Amino acid sequence: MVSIKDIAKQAGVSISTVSYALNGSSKVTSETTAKVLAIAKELNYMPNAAARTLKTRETKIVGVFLTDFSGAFYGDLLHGMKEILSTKGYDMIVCSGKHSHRMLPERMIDGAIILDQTFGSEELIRYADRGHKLVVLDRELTHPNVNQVLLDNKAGAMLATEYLIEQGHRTLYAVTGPRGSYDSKQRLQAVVQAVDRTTDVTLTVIEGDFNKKAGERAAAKIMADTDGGSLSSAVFCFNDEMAIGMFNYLAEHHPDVRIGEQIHIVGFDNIELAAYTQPRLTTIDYSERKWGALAAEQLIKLIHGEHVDHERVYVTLRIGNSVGMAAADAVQKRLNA
Amino acid sequence: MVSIKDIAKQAGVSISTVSYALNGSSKVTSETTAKVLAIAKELNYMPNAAARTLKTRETKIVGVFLTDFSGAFYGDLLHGMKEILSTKGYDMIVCSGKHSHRMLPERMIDGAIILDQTFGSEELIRYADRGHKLVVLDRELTHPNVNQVLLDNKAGAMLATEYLIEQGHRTLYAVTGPRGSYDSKQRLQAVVQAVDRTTDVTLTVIEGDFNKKAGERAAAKIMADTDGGSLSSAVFCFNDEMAIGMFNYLAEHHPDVRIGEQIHIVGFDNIELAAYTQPRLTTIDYSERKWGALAAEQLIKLIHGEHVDHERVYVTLRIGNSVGMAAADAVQKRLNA
DNA sequence: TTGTAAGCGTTATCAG
DNA sequence: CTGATAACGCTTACAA
Repeated sequence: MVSIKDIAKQAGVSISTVSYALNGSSKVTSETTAKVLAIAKELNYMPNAAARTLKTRETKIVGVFLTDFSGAFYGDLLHGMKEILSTKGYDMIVCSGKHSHRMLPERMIDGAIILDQTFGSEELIRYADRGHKLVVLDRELTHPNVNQVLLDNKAGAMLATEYLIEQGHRTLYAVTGPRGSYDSKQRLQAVVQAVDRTTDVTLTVIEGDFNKKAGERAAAKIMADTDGGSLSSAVFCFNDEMAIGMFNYLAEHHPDVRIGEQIHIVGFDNIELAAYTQPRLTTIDYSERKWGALAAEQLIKLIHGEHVDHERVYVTLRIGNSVGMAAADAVQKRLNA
Repeated sequence: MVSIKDIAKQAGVSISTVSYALNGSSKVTSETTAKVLAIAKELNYMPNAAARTLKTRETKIVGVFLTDFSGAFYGDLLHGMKEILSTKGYDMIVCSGKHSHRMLPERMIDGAIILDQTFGSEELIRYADRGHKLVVLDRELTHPNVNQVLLDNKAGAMLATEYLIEQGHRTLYAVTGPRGSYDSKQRLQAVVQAVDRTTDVTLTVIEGDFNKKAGERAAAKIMADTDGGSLSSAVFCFNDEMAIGMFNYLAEHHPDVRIGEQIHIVGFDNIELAAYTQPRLTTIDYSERKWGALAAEQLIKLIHGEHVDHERVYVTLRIGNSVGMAAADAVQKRLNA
């Protein structure tokens, strides 16, 4: 391996001069710098990250941790992050799996963005206590070294639930995420709150896990409850993936039940697939890209020692065709016409 | 930062004893080891990756480089890799963007899997010459430090083209990937070969770029060519994304043209979305997971200095409903019935 | 079984 | 402006 020592020897200068020259310091004449640079190139010199990091105690890399790489791999989210990070001179690596957590305490990264159930909150607090900078996207965590950039789950769930109620639905189902999910808890809380404001609405909560299969299971249960769809129902799936599972199940096992007529479905996330369902899924939309960009900005500020307040990502209702008016209301409307 | 020095002081032993103890060497009594471990835990000791790497010259991390993070395309691929790597004691990081290339020459990773157009082949060869271990998934590259794990593009394109011809189509279109793409070149070559075997087939090549937009543009061009779909045509899009762009364009601008009747479409990749198109897209299928697993295995062998031969990932034709028989053949069949 | 010491490739502090 | 030199935290001969 060719090191600055080799360059120094070749150039007939000391290693410190080489180091200065390579880092573009003004302490060296432009001639010496030029010579050093030329020799460096000639020798095919490449700096050694480990050595530099050992000395400077920073890597200029931030880590993004995801629960897994499956499904919608958060493309736009990562895009948004990378964009910001690269303008700030940082590189980004994406990691997944409990084993990779070591990157943080072993100081291979200068900070981390967490969207990863496999991190326990106590674990994160330990890291924060050690001085590591974190931005969390999937939980509440109060610590001087941690910043939160969370989805406005409550607003989203409120929008979805109110929309269903406005459309005249009174038999509501909520299909949740996994038990530990912060997002799911928030959403459920808002749903309950919205339902409590209306007297004649009944809400049934079905535990899901954010995967398609859970949507299928929930659909089966609802079909059983509603006499194969002859009693109308309205379902708020806490993410689009489960909503799509529900679509799939219905298409396969109850081809006669029409979504948007006998059963009404709202999702959350507005993933790409949502635009291709038949009928188009009504869902909660937000900009993944902005979310990522915001998280990256906050992390950089934290790393630079600036103070930052927690941030929120706003959401909107994206109306499709998977929700229609409740039967009675539809009749009413026809009569009025 | 607490280092082995601090532990040594606390334990009243030397730093080398600490190092041995931490690494579970049998050169130290179990008592000393126990004491050291206890103190390490008490002091909240964490090894410093940079220091270890500087000394051992390995990081136990491999990098996976992707052109970008868009689409859900690489989920299973990454999964397949991670599975293998973690059983071999390696961590995996996913990188994207020209800037992150430095991870390799600066030795922050022990090897890399490349599926990334932003790497030039000369660049990769330079790295390989320096001794870095690589597995390439998107090009041919012959070098002792490089292994190829490529899709069987020719077989896939052959399957697709032959299928179209078998269905009686004689006016074929091929929508390619970007000019530099190895996969695209391979596929085109096979298409031409298949077409050349049949006398009365006309092939028109439309340059695309693997994105949805290109599919839309190609659809517009084909509609213009075929008098708004009144002349039947069969299209082989070199990936599903473009095929879906084509679906979208037709749905919007030519709702009367029926896919699988007036226009026939085959894709490549069998992405998740392909199962949700109306009608179901006929496409070329392969296991992303196996592809990833294979690539990871090859890389580990390369890192361990074992010899490996290039590998191929096999593909199959996944028949959907986006291709029907050519009009004349369909008439023929009706007559026969 | 444990300690001493060299060295991995940098950066950065001092003198000159 | 340039050169010695001391870290950074760890591994690993070699010595005791």
